Amino acid sequence: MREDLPIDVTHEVRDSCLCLHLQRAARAVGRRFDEALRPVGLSHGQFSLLISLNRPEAPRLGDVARLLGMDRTTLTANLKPLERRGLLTVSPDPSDRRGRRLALTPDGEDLLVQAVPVWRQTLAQLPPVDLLGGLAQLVGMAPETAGTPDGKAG
Amino acid sequence: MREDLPIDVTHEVRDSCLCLHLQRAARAVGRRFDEALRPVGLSHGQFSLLISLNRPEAPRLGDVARLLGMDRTTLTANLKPLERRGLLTVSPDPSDRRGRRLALTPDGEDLLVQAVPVWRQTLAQLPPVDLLGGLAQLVGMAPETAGTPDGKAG
DNA sequence: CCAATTTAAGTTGACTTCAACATATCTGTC
DNA sequence: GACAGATATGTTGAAGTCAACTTAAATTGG
Repeated sequence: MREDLPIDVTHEVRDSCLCLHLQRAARAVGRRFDEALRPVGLSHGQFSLLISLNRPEAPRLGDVARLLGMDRTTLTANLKPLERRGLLTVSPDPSDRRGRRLALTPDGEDLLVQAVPVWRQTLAQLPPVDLLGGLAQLVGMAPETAGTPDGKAG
Repeated sequence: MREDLPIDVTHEVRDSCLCLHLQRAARAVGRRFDEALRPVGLSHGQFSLLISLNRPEAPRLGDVARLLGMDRTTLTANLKPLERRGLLTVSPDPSDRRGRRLALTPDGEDLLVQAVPVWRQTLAQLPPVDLLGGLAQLVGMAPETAGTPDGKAG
C-alpha cells in the first residue's frame, strides 16, 4: 500500500459514499423487482416506463424521460423492445412535429393490469425504510440534471 | 382510460415506488459523479471498483462483486475496459485456481490519487441527506445476491 | 481414490445507460 | 418570409447490467 493511498481512503469511500450506496441499493432492489415481474415478462424499468404512460393524454418522450430521471436517449433505447412487442406506440405529435407522443396499446394495458398486483406485493415485502423524501431531494439537486440537451446549456 | 387501470394507479406508483425512486436518485447522483470525474477519466462505477481494490490483499472477483452489490458477470464486464487501460490486473489465485485476484497497477493507483479529492468534493456538494443506513438495509435483503455492507472477508 | 456436489468464473444475448454528434421543427425578429 | 437561436428528438459508440448456460477446480462421501 502506498502512503498516498492508505486503506483508510478505501474505508472512507465504502462508509460514506452516497453514490456507491445508492447504486448498490438500486441494483439490489431492481433485481428483486425484476425477479418478481419476470413471470409477467417485464423488468422493473419497463414497468416504470409503461405505468408512466397510463394517463389521459399521451405524454411526450422528453417529459417521460424527465419523470423517470433518465437521459432522453436512454428512454429512446428503452422504447424499442417494448414497441417491438406491441406494448406501446410512438407517434409524431400533430401539434408539434418535433415531438413524439408515447401511448400504451391495449396489450400494454393488459400487461400492466397483471403487473400492478405483483408490484404492490413486492413493494410490501421490502423492509419499511423511509427514504422517498431524501431520494426525491437528490433527483432535483442538480440545476438541470435530466432535462438539458447534451448537458451543455445552463 | 380503462376502468381496470385508472390514473390513480399511475400516481400510486409514482408516489410510493421505492424502486423507481431509487433508480431515479441513483441515475441523478451517478450522472453528477460521472461529470465530476470526467476530467480524471473515470466513471462513478469505475471509481468505486478501483477504490475497492485498494487494500493489502488483492480481493477475489466474487468478493468484489458482493461488496459492490452487483452480479459477478457485471463485474467481469466492467473489468475489461480498466484492464485494457492498464489500471488493474486480473490474475489467477495461486491457492485456488478457480479464483481470480484483482489488483491495482501503479497507473491505477495514480489515477485514484487524482480522483479521491474530486470524489470528496462532489460528495460534499450534495444536499445533506441521511440515507446511508436505510440504503444499507435494502442491500442486505435479498438472500443470495447481496453481500455484507463491509468488505472484509464476509 | 473416485464420483457427485458445490463453488468460482467465463460466455452469450438482450437490454440499459449516457455523451457526443446530427437533424428537424418551432419561435421571435426584422 | 428568411434567418438566428432555441427546442425535441434521432443515431452512434462505449460501457454497464443481469439471467441462463458452460467450464474448471475444489470439496465431500463412499
